[in-house]
Amino acid sequence: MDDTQLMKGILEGCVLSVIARGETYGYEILTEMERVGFDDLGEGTLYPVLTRLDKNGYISCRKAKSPLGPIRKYYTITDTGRERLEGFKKSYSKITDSTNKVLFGESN
Amino acid sequence: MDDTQLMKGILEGCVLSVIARGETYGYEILTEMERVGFDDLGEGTLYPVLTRLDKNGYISCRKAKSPLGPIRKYYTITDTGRERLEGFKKSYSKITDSTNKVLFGESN
DNA sequence: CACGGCTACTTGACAATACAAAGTAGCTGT
DNA sequence: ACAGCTACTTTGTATTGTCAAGTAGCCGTG
Repeated sequence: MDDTQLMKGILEGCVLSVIARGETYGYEILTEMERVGFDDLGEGTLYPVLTRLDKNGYISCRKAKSPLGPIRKYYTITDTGRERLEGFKKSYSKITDSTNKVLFGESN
Repeated sequence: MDDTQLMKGILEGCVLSVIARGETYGYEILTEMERVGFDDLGEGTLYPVLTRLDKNGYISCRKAKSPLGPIRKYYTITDTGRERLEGFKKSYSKITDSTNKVLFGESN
């Protein structure tokens, strides 16, 4: 069941939403994403998303040592990021509303 | 609000779902998609989807004259297409479940 | 009868992005 | 010393939506 295309764009919003709950780092986000159902999310998929979010100014970064392994990069959401997240939620809701109509019947 | 990435993969499932309701053609699908909320769906976006669905064996094609304009290409869903649609619905539901958790809170 | 407007499909170039695979590297316990 | 976990990076690839422009048949109006 490799509907990888369905992940496009969704990932960015989800990751941003996780970071919005409080400062966190890549590996932790990865486990959180897995917990809610994004099972086979690889590191090579997540980390580029973080880089992009940072580059776009939606999150800011701070490095700190880990007690368990190599250096962690902690991310915090920015004001621009919060705006972006709100916009994303709107777009997402609109599209899923339309999609649900088409896939599962009218209901409006 | 150009979250074009969110359309990836969704479009294929939606178009397939519309065709599953009965034989139809491109331009009609376009207006139907607009009706349910996919506003700015261009022709250059839809028609390649149809070509791909056809090439993958999910739909079959038949040409017929139009009383209003140039030749129409009527599409019907195939058995393979129905299987694909079911698989798509499952993938879609799973991903949106996870996404809703992350975006709008737990509820599990 | 030319022309705008609608129907209807095609094509080419382009930009995003998820993913797999491989690599680097620190820490812990055996 | 080595396996296994944590943690981040990089390169390459395929898929797909979108824009823009083009082709073409049909209709009604001036």
